[in-house]
Amino acid sequence: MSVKYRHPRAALTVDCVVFGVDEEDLKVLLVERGLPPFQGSWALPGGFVHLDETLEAAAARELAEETGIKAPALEQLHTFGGLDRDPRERVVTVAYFTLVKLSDHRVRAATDARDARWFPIRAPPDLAFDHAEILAFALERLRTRARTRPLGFELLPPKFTLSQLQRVYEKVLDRPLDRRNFRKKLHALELVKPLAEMEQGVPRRPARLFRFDANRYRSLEREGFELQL
Amino acid sequence: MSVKYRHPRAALTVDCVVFGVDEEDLKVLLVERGLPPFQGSWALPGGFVHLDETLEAAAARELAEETGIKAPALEQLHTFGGLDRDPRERVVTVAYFTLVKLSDHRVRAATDARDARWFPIRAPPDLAFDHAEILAFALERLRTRARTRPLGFELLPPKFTLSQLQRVYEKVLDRPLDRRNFRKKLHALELVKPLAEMEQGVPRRPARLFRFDANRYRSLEREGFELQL
DNA sequence: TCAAAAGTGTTAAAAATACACCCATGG
DNA sequence: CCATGGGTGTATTTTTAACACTTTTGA
Repeated sequence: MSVKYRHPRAALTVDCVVFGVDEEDLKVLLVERGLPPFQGSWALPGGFVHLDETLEAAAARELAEETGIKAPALEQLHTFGGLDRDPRERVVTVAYFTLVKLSDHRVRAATDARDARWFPIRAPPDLAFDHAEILAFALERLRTRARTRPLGFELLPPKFTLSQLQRVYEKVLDRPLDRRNFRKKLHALELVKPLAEMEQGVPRRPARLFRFDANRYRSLEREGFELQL
Repeated sequence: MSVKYRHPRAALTVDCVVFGVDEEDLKVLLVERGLPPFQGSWALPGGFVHLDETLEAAAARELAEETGIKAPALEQLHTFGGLDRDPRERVVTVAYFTLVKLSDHRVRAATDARDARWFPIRAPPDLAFDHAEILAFALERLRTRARTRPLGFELLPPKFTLSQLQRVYEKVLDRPLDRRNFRKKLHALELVKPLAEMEQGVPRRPARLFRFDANRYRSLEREGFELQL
């Protein structure tokens, strides 16, 4: 017995909120739409879910297709099902979000995206559909997540200085942190390990390099730790 | 220009995880399926989303239809989109959850539910589809939520004693709390207000009755408070 | 008078915060 | 020798946790 197509169905899409951090800003990745509706507007990368792929796979595929980014670990954010989100018809979208090293990713637009670019979170362009609402939701979640999981894994190169890590947190939380207390708390978690290596060729005292301890991370994850900054 | 029906589409459903607390236990509301698949199995109340209703409205409608409960404030939990969730075809479900006063709600089964009953969270029956996974997800969220929002609003009558409130938290968090510290923290939030009234006809010293201060709740909500028990 | 839960403060430990000076390097 | 950010510890305050006895009622 099948219930297929007894009624018209909502379309199902996925959208991705991809955050990155560089020296200046917390940024979000957007694409310029090449097709109607909202042709020429900026929007979150995303598209229709295929019948034979999971939601997460769909999000990863669309992100790769439209921006060239192979994202690790997309995390589900929320599902948006307002009646008039899309002027064409009823479309329900499952939003995902992730963090990437901005420097790693030369974005390149493709398929139905005319362009793909990073925008500072402080000054995003007008967005298509209800994507401004989705972005706001994601930003709030990102800030909560900063307390629940380490951010640097995704956002920094394998070897980094504590100041770089602190800057990441300051960009995300949008407030300054005390250097000594930041280090104290970080070391208490034993989440980062000092390397023998130092920074090279900087016009000041070179900083020690650290790396994340992935094992320690996993065991902290199990316990459900909290990093109160 | 329309893209309607160019491709087969996944079906979209909603499912509701409804928690209640009574003197003995934290409980969850389940329905016995009257139709295949999983006919005769217990499952979360839920069903197909109509084209002209929001996801939340669909969840509220299905819950009312199948169990007779008019739930306040359903909160979106997560969207489950595994490929083989439903043996018939691809079905994506948006899960919601809420809390209700168990005593208020005489459940009555209807439409395609053969029966509707409360089950203690410690001993749920085998569940249809991937509903065991959804329930586990909801339970974890409930416990997180206990720290972020007051629970008693939904779970207790308008006038209640502090011991009743403490029992709710103990059931939800599944651990004992210190009575004096519990009261201290609660009063610090100024979330409950003492009434002139006392309990009546109990075979022991009668307890003072309290009520929630809804205004205070709203202002705490804005600030983003945390109730660490 | 007994049983059962209500009510109530203090102390000790832990965690969070505020804060200032010397150091190493490249230019 | 200067400018720049790197590195480090302590004192104070705040928060959390542990803990026991007296009271009121109905039976």
